[in-house]
Amino acid sequence: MNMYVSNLSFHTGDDELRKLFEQFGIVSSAKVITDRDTGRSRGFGFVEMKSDDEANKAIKGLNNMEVEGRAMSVSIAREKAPRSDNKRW
DNA sequence: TCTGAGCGG
Repeated sequence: MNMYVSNLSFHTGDDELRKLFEQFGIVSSAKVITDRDTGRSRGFGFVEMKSDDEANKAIKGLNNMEVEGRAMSVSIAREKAPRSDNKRW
């Protein structure tokens, strides 16, 4: 289950994100998307969990959860864009 | 350092 996490604090990192979701189950990958040009956080990220059941629990438990002063929102991620395409959606 | 809707490379 791939999840999209938005409204993150700009100083929330991958590890913080991972810890939050690990409270609900096994996290296979967690990353905050950083701006490729500046290297700073873009304020959103992606978390992938093996178990769909645990992922749904994590969404329930973490959606609108206040962290670092911001209420982050968690939802099911869309399909990834093709890497070779430079489409901006 | 800076910002506040967004779906990554």
